[in-house]
Amino acid sequence: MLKYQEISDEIEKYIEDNELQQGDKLPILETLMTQFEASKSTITKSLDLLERKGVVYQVRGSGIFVRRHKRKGYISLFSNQGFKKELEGNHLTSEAIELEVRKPTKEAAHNLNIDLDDDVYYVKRVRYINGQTLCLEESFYNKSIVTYLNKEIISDSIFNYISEGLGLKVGFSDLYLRADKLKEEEAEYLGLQEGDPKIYVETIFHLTNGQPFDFSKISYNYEQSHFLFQATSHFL
Amino acid sequence: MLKYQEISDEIEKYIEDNELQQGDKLPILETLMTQFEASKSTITKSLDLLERKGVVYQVRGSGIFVRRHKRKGYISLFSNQGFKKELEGNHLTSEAIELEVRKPTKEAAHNLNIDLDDDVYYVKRVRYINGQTLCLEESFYNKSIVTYLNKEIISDSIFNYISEGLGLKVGFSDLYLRADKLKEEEAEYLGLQEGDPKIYVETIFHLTNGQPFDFSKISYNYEQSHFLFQATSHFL
DNA sequence: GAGTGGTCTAGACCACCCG
DNA sequence: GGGTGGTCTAGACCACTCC
Repeated sequence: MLKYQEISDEIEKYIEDNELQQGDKLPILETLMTQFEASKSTITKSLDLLERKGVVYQVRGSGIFVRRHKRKGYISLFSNQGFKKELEGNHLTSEAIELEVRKPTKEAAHNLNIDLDDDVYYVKRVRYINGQTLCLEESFYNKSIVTYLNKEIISDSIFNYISEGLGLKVGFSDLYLRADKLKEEEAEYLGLQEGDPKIYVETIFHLTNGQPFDFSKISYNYEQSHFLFQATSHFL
Repeated sequence: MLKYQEISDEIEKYIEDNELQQGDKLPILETLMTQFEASKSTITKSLDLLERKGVVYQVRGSGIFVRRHKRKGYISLFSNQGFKKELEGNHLTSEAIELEVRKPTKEAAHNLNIDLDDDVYYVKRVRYINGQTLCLEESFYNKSIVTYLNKEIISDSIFNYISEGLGLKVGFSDLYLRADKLKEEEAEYLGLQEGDPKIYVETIFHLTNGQPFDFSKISYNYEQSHFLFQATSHFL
């Protein structure tokens, strides 16, 4: 475990455990340096991490403060994988509808950067949150990277399996989001009416070496899908 | 201008100018160090910035590579302000519908962290992209921070005025996003039908010192609003 | 002006990729 | 094993805030 990671985690845990609120002041840099026996740069790196996670904000000449958003029940779209632990008390399950090896569509081949006669795993599933339909998901996995999948795996967390089971390292993803109307088939799976709104997301996941391995098309149930984004201007 | 900022900008410009594509390799760290006469840490910081902006990805033991997303016409929701220059050739205008000083709603007061008898600027406007309606926006500005607004300012870029004109420093924002159905009045402003989908976003903007100064409620035209998010797993 | 965070450097050492 | 990024340190100096 990296030192700055550990420190970052500890500080976050400290905030959680003591239920600190927005605006509460954390110890100053120097204190943290001695407390964690780390150099200034390392502490700074830990704090930058927390700042990007939306946990703290730093004010030059003043101090380090706790940042809290005010709403519960919102899903943070970013994370190592698709979702975040922020789902706290929420129960996430999946129902597999389809799973097979096939040739990619033109669209999938283009997004995965493979040929039309390469193999992909095609996965279709409905995901539930606390028993409610959350989304309908169609995914294409580059089979030369994700070499094996079965029903059991895709009913659980695919990304867990990919990193733990296959030892692959997920690097970055491009996520395209818009709203649209539900088609009849989608509405049926989600338990909504045709023409109802949906949030429609396409995502391309890449390994750390830049290779795309997963192209997914997801239609979200608009009643269940509340997303949170926390931005910090000087990181952009 | 900070050194790491400058270097970051120059590298980005270099990529643009030479139309480098996804996977193209950049010079190695040592080359960049001598070329920009900077230390390793500074170059690293520049590259981290670019990585978070989705411009490059770094592979340990291998090199630094260009990252490109494949789609045009998507808006990056993050930036110093509401939008990004990524709007490249796109023309963004605003039509002011309402502008007045008033008392905040309970909701606005809560989100801005002020009292019900404090003053806010209430701004309502429709924003257009290339002549099409993009969104309907209602904003509440804490008047003790944003001390003055007029029709001219709000027809242009409010955030530009806030940072340049008022000298305020925007720090971070919380953004809540979901889909819903358009109400009659909203549909009218956007030129759509009642019941059509919308992307509905509420945002709270804070100064660098953590003070919230803007609470906005925005309904996006689903036909025009395509959002792009670029995530990098190890920054979360 | 004291307190506090941010930038930048030089250099040591570690970890991963690839031929 | 050579090439290349990533982590970490100690310390100098700068910039902002707040009393």
